[in-house]
Amino acid sequence: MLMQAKNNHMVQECHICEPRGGCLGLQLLDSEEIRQQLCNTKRISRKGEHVFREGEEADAFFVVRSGSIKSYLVTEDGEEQVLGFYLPGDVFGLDTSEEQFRMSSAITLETTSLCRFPHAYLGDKAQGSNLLKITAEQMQRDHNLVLMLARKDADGRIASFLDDLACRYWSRGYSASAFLLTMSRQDIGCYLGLAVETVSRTLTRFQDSGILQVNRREVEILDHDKLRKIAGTRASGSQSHTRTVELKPV
Amino acid sequence: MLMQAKNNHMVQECHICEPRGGCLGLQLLDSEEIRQQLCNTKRISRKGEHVFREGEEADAFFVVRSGSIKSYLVTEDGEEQVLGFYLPGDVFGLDTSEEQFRMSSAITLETTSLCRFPHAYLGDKAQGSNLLKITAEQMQRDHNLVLMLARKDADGRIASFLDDLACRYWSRGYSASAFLLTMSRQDIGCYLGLAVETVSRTLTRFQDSGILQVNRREVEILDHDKLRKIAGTRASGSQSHTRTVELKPV
DNA sequence: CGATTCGTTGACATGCTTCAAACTTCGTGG
DNA sequence: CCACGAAGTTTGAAGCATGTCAACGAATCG
Repeated sequence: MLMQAKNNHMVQECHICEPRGGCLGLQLLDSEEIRQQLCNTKRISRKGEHVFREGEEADAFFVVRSGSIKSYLVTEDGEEQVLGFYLPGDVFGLDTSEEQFRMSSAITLETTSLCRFPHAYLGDKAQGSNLLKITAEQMQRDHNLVLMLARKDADGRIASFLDDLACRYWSRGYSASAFLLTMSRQDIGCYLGLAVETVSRTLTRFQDSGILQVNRREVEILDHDKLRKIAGTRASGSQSHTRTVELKPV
Repeated sequence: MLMQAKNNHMVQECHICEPRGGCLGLQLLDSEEIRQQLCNTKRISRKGEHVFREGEEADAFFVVRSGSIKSYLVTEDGEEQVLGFYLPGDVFGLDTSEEQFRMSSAITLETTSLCRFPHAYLGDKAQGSNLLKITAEQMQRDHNLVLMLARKDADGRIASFLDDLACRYWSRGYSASAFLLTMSRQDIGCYLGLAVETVSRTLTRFQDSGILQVNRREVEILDHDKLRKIAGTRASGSQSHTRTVELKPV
């Protein structure tokens, strides 16, 4: 809250985008004047508040400064499918329909601070390759999720999930071996296509194997190598139902 | 536009992009000269040829004129995961990494004719919203796939898959009730996260139920309503493991 | 301090994978 | 043109991973 005293130039104070090659605000927004606009549209939300909902008009995307976000959509049956979790430094809200409507909903998992990038303020060059690069991250994430859901068993999914979280925390300067799960078991299950009970059981089993220590939402990874090994393993023991790729000469 | 007069070029002969509001070449490419380039880079490939491979440099994206394409990636285990199938009128090849490398491979499922859009030839406005709109389609597809994999059982996945194909053929002027599966059972399994045997069995069962008629790769849908009903059904009978969404007041 | 949500654990049911084998189609070379 | 093998498809039997149901304990909240 003390930071707000100097918020006339808050953009410079934020280092969350450093792994992206510097503040996105400076990269994407046109003028100094507009960059200050960015500061003014910074949002702080408490746990459980929606940033946007599926179907709403999309006039901006966001960067997580602190906290975490759950992205999800609702099926015809009125149930939710979690599409991903966003940690500090992540960009979200770029998945919109052709008509600029939200294709998913986003909700805070804890007290969360966001940077808001209104489409209207984006500079010309922002419309181009820079933005496409960010959508590339989203597509990469989607591919990974598809891969997990289609090819991995419960153990592999949970292990991949934890490994992914660890890597992302690590890349942002946090500990890769000990962190907090900001989402519920339910959320994890909805994300990985598993029942809550399976999530719980798998975590317990991992703990019994000495791979990690888990207490409610606190996780400490003890054997990252083993975790990675499980994460990389495909669904079945022997040859899977899927095709082993033959590399044809070009 | 004045291109209607110039009949000697391929661009105006192609009507595949009509549901998209007219030829993408006319929409995205800068000058008449470049549009002719587009014609020159039209490709025809026989079955089983790669359009591009994961990791290659990406300098263009494509539109399917005729034929069909399978998009896939290879896991650490050296096996493939199918990400989608592209039919005439579909755009593919937009999913590239930040550094403009291919995030997936694309291979023809039959003799296929493509329209090639080199990034270098794209006009300024093409870099902006137009292109983002097309990536939106891709994200929508990814979301649907995630939904299928995480929430639907074998019946639901196969039914959704067939319904999706039918709709896409329909929207392009082909029959929605009778069409050819250009991909193998293996491909379908790799796409839906199912074993080949499950795909085969499910199709047979659907046939026995009078929902459709299937003979090798020829499919005729007899009861589209029932198919849709199965497609929309979630994995389990009673309440699923996933959360039923409660609509909080905004 | 109840009420509610969340997390854990056990017993059981089942849908899908796996394994095995036969059949069909297709391509290729004799 | 036929013979032959490779690949694709179908069907059956059996095992197992995961979902389902149920109950309990722990944490959170008003």
